[in-house]
Amino acid sequence: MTGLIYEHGSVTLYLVANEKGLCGVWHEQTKLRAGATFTRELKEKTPATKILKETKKQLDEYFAGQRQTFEIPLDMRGTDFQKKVWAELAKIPFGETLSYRDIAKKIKNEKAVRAVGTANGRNPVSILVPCHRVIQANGTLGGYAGGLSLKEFLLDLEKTGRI
Amino acid sequence: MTGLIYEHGSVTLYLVANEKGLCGVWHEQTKLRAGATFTRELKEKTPATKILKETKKQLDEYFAGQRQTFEIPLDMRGTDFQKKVWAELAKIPFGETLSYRDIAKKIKNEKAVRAVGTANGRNPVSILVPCHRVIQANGTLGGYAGGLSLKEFLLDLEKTGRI
DNA sequence: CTGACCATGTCCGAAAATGGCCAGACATTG
DNA sequence: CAATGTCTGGCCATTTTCGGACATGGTCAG
Repeated sequence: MTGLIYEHGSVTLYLVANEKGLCGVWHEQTKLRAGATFTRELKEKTPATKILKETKKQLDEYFAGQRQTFEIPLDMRGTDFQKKVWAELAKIPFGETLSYRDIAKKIKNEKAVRAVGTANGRNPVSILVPCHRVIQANGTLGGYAGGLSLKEFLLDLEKTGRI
Repeated sequence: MTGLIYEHGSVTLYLVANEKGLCGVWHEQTKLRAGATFTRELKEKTPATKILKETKKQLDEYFAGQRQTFEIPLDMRGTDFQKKVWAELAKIPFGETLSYRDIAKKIKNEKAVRAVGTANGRNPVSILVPCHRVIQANGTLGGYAGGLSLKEFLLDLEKTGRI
C-alpha cells in the first residue's frame, strides 16, 4: 500500500495502490478512509509505484481534455452489492450521465435506489470509476464525496471538453 | 487510627491514618469499611494527625487545580494481588487513563481483568491512589466506589484543569 | 474446598439509525 | 395554467448500537 498526493489545478487527489492495482483515489474529505500514508514524491521502484505513476500520467491527460477512458488495473474492495454498482459505473461513457435509479435498474434491483446512492458514495476509485456521472432523476446533481462543485466541474469538463 | 472528615465543595472524604502513614481515603458509601470513628477537627498532636493535616492540605491543592501528584506516606493493607494492582494505579499520570485490561497486562496477568476491577474497588486510598483513572476498554467509565458522577468529575478536573 | 460474587472483555445476533434517492401530493408563484 | 419548491412515506444495503451469553481470575463466606 503506497500513497501519492496528486494535484492538478485546484483539484487534489490521494492515490493508493498495491502490487495488484490501484486501490483508491480519494478526496481530501475522505482520504482518512484510505488508511494509508501519502507522499508527494515516489522514490522507490515497486509494482505499486509504477501503477501510481501511470495513474498520474493518465489523470494529467484527462484533466487536459486529452483522455476519455482509463487503462489501469484496479483492486477495489467492497461487498458484492457495491461491486455490482461500481461495475455499472465503469460502463457509463465519458460525457454522459445516468440517474441513481438507472443504476438500480441495471443491477436488477430497481428499488435499491437509495442503497445505490450510498454504494456510490463508497466508491474507492473516484474519477477513474466515474461516480460523478450519476445524478438525480430530476436532473439536479445529488451528492459527491469530493464536494458538489467538483462534481459540477468534472461534468462540465466532460461535456464541453474544457471548463 | 485517627479519622478526619474532609470536605471540598460537594465532595466529602473520610481520611484515616496511623503513625506509619495514610491508611485510607473513603467515600460516604464505603466509609464503614474503614472501621474508624471520624471527627471534623484534630485537637491532639500525634504522628497520625500530622499526616492527616498534610493530606488535607494536599487535597485542597489538588481540588484547586494546583497539584498533580501527592507526597504522603501510605500504609495500605491488602493481598499480594491487590498490592500489585494498586502499585500500577499509582503509576498512571495525572490526566491520563488506562483500561482494566491495561492494568492486567502490566501485572503480567492479562486474563485477570475482572479481578483487577474488584481489586480496584478495594483500593483503600481513593484519589491519592488514582483508581478513578481506570476505565473500560471501550471508553465508557466503568464503576467507582464514590459514584460514577464523582469519577466523571475527577476525570474532567484532570483533563480540563478545572470543571 | 466450593461456589457465588464482581468497578471486565469478547463475540454474535438483532434492532435501530443512516444515507450522494424518488415519486406523488400540495402550495406558491408569474 | 405551467413551473418550481417543499414535504412525506417508502425503499434498501450498510453501519452502528445494544444486549445477552460466555470466559476468566481473585476474594470472601460458608
